[in-house]
Amino acid sequence: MNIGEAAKASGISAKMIRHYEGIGLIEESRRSAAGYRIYSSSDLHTLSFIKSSRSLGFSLDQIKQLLSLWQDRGRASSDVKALALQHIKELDDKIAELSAMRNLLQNLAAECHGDNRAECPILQGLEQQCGEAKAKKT
Amino acid sequence: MNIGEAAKASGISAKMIRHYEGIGLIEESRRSAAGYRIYSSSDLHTLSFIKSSRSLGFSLDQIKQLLSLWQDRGRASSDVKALALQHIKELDDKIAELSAMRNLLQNLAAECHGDNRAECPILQGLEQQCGEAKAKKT
DNA sequence: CCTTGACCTTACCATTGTAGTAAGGTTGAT
DNA sequence: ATCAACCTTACTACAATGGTAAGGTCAAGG
Repeated sequence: MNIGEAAKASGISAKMIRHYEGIGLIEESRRSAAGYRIYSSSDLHTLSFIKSSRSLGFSLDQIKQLLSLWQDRGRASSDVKALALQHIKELDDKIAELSAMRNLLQNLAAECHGDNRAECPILQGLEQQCGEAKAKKT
Repeated sequence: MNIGEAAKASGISAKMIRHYEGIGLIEESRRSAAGYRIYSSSDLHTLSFIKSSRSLGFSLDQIKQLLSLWQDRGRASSDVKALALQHIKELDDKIAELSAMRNLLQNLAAECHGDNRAECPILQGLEQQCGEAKAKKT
């Protein structure tokens, strides 16, 4: 299976498959005589795992850890769960941050007539100290 | 006022102030004889506006538009409101996307014992087609 | 006058994940 | 032989921010 087929089957672009190989997320694949990458169904399985993990928002770094747990038959599920819970917390934090922005902005927007006049509570809000929606860094 | 003071007063790092100048978000500032950037209180006002806008999650591109509306005394508040509503929608979309991830992941995590055993519903979930949490691009 | 420390300058590189491009080699079919 | 569709590597870019390096400037104190 060439990289194009593997891309189509896994949902990860050929571009990205090469990139993942380059950064060491996946092993270097076998090559044909001409230098084409060749993928087995086991490789495809790994790519799909990565695809699913990305869909849940895990970073490539986290996926690297997930992959090694996945391939370690002696793993403890607690290690996997810890990773998952950490990511859930990241998601929650991000959601909270975005929600705070959204609510502040919607409050401003609700007061804005949205007509031809120049007077605009949104701009007035930005002009003042609406820096309360500060993003906290993890 | 030198860039360091302007940075402290506005909450935007000196680094970023220079960058904003470089990309044309703000005008080039006056310079002292030695080449130091000099900021007026009006410049500071602009920087604070930018800071507030960033805190609400607007992109630099959107902020460029907001700035020009802000400085245009003949603006229509409807233009500002349109920008705001568009951003609210972006935030809502992102929040929905992250929430979907979070919920899927939490469902998996809830089924995981998190003990010494290798069996792990989280990994099993990733192994299968949990690609339903696909991120939609705007 | 000279040093020291705190500030400023420009010009790079890194990050994260993905996409695009260019310039070229391979394969399979006509 | 040629053509399209594939593959290869190696750059470049994005968005927003942080870091580093190598050097100029300024004010205070000796």
